[in-house]
Amino acid sequence: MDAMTLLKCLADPTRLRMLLLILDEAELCVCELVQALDFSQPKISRHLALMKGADVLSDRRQGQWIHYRINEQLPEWAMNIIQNSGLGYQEIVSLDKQRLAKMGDRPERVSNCCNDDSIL
Amino acid sequence: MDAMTLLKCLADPTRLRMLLLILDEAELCVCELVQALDFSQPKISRHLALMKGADVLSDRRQGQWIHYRINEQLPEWAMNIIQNSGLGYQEIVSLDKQRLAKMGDRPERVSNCCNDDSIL
DNA sequence: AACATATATATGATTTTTCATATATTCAAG
DNA sequence: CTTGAATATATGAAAAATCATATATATGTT
Repeated sequence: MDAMTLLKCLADPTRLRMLLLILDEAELCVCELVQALDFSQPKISRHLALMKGADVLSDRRQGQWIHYRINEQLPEWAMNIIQNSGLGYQEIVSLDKQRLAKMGDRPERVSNCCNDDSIL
Repeated sequence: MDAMTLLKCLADPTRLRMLLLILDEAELCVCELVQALDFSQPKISRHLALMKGADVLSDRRQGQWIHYRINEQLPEWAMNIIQNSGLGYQEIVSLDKQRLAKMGDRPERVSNCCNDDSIL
């Protein structure tokens, strides 16, 4: 990944908002982002695809949901750019989080490895 | 200045190149950038105007030349983003510097305050 | 006049968005 | 166990918006 690729991801208000919210929440699925940002599902989906294609995000499927997170292998310079870009947007992130909090029936999150939802 | 404004400046290869070269050289005028990057004068000029409008660059006139530099008052987060963005482009900057070095008759640079060019 | 730089306009290219539809998963009913 | 409905996500195609560049011209300095 080179800086230009990351910069192009960040230089769009929708994508920056999505990325900062995902960073804050560790992991979000498409429908949660749709709710939090109040944008159409295809719009969210396309921006996610773009950032995944740029290796800025990774995803994992859990049942019907697909959860996106920051690619754990981003180089340090990339994380630095993302974090410095986010410094001025705490207010916006917190509004998005409020809207997300209002969402009923958020998908139950089950960690990949240890199957927390086993009944025993 | 907010991060989105800076990111939009950086997320274009021509502008990033210009900015990194200016950062490296401290100050450059339009004709030097034209020579170093080998682009048309209006193209360079337009990108400079955009970055100046975004407060990423400042300029000063000295005779017929107008010298551009990084705005000295950029906040720290902005300098961090610029520096981290530049890490992967040393090679490109050095090629631009080579082309710049070939330029004959570079404008004499006179500091703003002390009038070095006085004859006495 | 000549030189350095800026700006206006038009145009081509790229990006973003929308709409409609497709794919995948879950769950309930038969 | 299959069928069909509901939900989540992705994508093809087209429309809309934005951006970058070129050409021509203007401004300002020496």
